[in-house]
Amino acid sequence: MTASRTARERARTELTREIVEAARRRLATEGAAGLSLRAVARDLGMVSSAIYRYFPSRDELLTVLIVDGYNALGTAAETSESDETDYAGRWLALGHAVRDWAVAHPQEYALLHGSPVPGYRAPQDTVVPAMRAIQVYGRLVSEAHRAGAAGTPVGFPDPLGLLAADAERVRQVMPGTPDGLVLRAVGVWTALFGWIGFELSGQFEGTLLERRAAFDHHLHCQATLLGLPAGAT
Amino acid sequence: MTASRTARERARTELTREIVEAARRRLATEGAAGLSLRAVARDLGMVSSAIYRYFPSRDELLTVLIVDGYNALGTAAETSESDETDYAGRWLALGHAVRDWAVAHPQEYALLHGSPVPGYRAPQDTVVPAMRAIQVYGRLVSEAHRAGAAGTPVGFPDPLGLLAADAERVRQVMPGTPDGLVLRAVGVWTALFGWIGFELSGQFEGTLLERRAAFDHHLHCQATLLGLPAGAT
DNA sequence: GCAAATCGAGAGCACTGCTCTTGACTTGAG
DNA sequence: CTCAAGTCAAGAGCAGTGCTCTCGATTTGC
Repeated sequence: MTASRTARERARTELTREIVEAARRRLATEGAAGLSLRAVARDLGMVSSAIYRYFPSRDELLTVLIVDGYNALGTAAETSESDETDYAGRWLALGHAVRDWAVAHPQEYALLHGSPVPGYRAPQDTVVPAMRAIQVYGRLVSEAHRAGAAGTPVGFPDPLGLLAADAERVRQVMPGTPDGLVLRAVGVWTALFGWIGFELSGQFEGTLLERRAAFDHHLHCQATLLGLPAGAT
Repeated sequence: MTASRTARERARTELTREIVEAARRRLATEGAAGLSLRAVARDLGMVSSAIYRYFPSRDELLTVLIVDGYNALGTAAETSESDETDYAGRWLALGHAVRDWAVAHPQEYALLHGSPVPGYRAPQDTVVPAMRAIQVYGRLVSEAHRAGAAGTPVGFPDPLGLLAADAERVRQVMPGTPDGLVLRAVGVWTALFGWIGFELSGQFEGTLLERRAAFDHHLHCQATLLGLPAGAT
């Protein structure tokens, strides 16, 4: 019951939310490195020390932004799914959903998949939201395999037994899939983010101009590694 | 002739080099965000304002580190090549060389392929060194295609004519290759860096433990997209 | 009604990038 | 050799940062 809360409690949750929103606005324009607590405080008309009543440190505020980012990306991934049985289509939709969100929120995306800071250790709060996107992917791969739509193309190297334990751990997000598919799926997943990283860091500037079409082709090519039928593009 | 230079000139080039080396040491431990001009000056026993006699700003010093990083990565890529005609082997060697360098110099790698800072625009000095690694790759793809070793596997989507102009631009680094191979090669290149990014940002922590073997398998799988023969792994 | 908890404001500390001035030194031309 | 011009390190100083502490004012719950 929000009505039973005291005025002070309501004001606190409200101001906490406002701080996060102001921080997110600053993050979008200045980037993570330029996000200043004092600037956020100025935007809200308060003094910098007042922020510390709500967040114990700048890192904690950044962590909240990271969790929000993972959740936003996870929601985008979860709502991307199209026709249940069109596994190639689901892969394309998922890939485009991730890229669309990244292009729309480059600084937040950089916060999630950017350069790691030596001292920074990801708090426990971030791991669950961080899993949402890859779980959508794992479900897709798992279901495609169960439906026989993710056939193993010939000419693929079988992973060494050395990787069996690693594959077993990854299989938690894509149950029932064989080692080869599991490991290929990990590689395809990194290929998705590798492309987005190139695009966001401007490495395609002046070279690849038809970004969406080129990315779509990239998704089609990577889909063949999963054995998903590659449509025309 | 270095002997003809005055003592002041020799001292200047020497101290410039020492500043860069001290900055690189700090970069390795503190990361790019924590690289402080004053700390570098303290390491060298000088006062912070003296640094500005050698580098007009912190960004300029970072740019020198970036150029050095691209050159080191480029050298690693160029010296990786093995048997001329074993194109799959050359691809594996190139991939491992890039990853080995990245793992050995994570902070420098993050400087090259990390989160872009909103305001920062890559100076012209960086573009030529930045091309060295991908030119090794382009030469490999081009020669493999010319030798008939990079056959186009069936079941691949042909890129739309929309991407012809983009492919033409990329073809500058891999002459003589058809549009489909060019675009697939770009995707494979990003897949290489995508994997490294995952590994360096700790996303494989506790999951993929056999890093080198898993990466090797990733390289084998991506090689099939280029039509290179996939050996056993 | 009142003690306790909570809050915003402000001063202050140590740090940062960067600028400016000052005095000592080196250089190259006369 | 002389000496003006150029170059240098050092220090003070400015504006900004994250963060801590204190001090009143307000709100809470007993």
